Amino acid sequence: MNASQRREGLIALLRSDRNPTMGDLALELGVSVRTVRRDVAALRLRGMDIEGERGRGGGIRFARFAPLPPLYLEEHEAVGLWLSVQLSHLVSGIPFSRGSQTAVNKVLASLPEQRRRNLRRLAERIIVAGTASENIRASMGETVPTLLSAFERCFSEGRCLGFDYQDRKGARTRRRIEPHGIFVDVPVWYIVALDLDKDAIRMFRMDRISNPRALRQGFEPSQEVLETFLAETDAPASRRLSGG
Amino acid sequence: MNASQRREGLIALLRSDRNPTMGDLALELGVSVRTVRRDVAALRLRGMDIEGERGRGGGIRFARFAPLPPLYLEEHEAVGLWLSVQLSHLVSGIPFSRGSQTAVNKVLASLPEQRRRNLRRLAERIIVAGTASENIRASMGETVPTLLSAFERCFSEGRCLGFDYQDRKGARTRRRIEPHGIFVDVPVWYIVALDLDKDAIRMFRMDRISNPRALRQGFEPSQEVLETFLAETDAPASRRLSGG
DNA sequence: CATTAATAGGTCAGTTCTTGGCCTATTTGG
DNA sequence: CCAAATAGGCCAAGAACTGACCTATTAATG
Repeated sequence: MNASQRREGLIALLRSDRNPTMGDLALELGVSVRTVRRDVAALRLRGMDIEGERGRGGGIRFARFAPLPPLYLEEHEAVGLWLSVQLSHLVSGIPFSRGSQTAVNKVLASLPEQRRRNLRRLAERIIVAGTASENIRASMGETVPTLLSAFERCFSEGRCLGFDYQDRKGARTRRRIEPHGIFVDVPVWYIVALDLDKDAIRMFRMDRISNPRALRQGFEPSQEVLETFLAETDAPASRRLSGG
Repeated sequence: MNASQRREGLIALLRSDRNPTMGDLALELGVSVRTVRRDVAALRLRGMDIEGERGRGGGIRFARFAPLPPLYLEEHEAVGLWLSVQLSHLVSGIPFSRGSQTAVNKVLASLPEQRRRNLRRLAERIIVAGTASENIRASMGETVPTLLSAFERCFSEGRCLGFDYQDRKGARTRRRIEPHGIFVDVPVWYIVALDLDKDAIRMFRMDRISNPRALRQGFEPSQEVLETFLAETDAPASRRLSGG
């Protein structure tokens, strides 16, 4: 029996037995007390709330009544968490950053199947490209405060988005788009979209958008639009859900 | 990371990713393909229904319903998650970033009481200051790969840390410190510490550290050291762990 | 139909990790 | 004060893991 099997057995024993001593468990599991002690320490490190009572008559047990609130994340929260971790990984070499990747994987894995599927579909439409050049940084303007909520809603619910757009030359035009993807080049981001009027795939920089509004019209989010766009623009390496 | 931790990570990945290849998983987990193969074999032995598809375009996946795993985050994972969200908030106005804050609060709230307390104590010792100037960015060097794991361990377990340090003028000295705090100025970070030999509070930049090693000697992590340091240096506004 | 990309798994040497024994410190009940 | 229990440091011997290299097999692609 290897360590991980034995630890599963230990958990089972802790569930059934009321208040065993380390000695009891050692006998039961056929290993030394020192090893049981180490196993318990390992389970505690893994986050299990096992309490020990010292002194004569003592023992260990799962902490009484720890009715943990079930983890319910809304879609935008789960996506936000995932995106935060991806973004922070652009800055490598910060303490605990490796842990954040495994953590977000665990969190996402602990969500119910249906939600996980939706999430994957959403995340596949988000490309974290890298960090913007000084030029772009310097030229970056403010984001209209109403854009975020309108865009988040349209992007995840599959609704078309309307806004006024100011292009590089300063010309303003009114647009109606299907927002299929997000392209992030920290701290700038772009909407990769099908322009309904021009019937062509276009990229819209967030700080050039004004008067955003969710439209009635829905659309079928498609990764294809994003793929096509990426293929055309010869984009750099990207981060996908649990993909590095 | 040991084998059982890695296998947990593997399960999480298999639940999140659609149909990864052994190669994908190996990259993600930082081990060889052969080891992933062995891990998958071990999980199958443990009764998990993981099916593999051979040939080009193949991969592996859970065959049917894999039971919902309980969410167990290790300390470094929880801290990493929290820190990632704090860091990503330095870049405001990215879609879904507001959701990430409430998400991380929910996740932390779902951890057992004991762990939440530890976590809060750890997070209180981390200061996310802001973004470094171009000057600092340009002068930034590489981080020694072994520093992260040694430092993470010493920082969270309350162990002293030893290393060689090269100061601004290029002089190299050997140091022994109590790492009380982390000061992050993206993408640079500093250890705020008590220098044991000089008996004074000092800040050490991560890219000037070499030959890090965990020392036997322990210490009592104290927020006071960090506070003192911050008061002395007139540091900018900081982010702390909220709500948890 | 050859090539390529994938799963699957055998073998072996080197290394790392686990284990048990022994130890100290601390807490608790009698 | 003593006995029993948790808690955990340290160390040597041994077990298990890991990566490299290998073969076999399967499936898609051109």
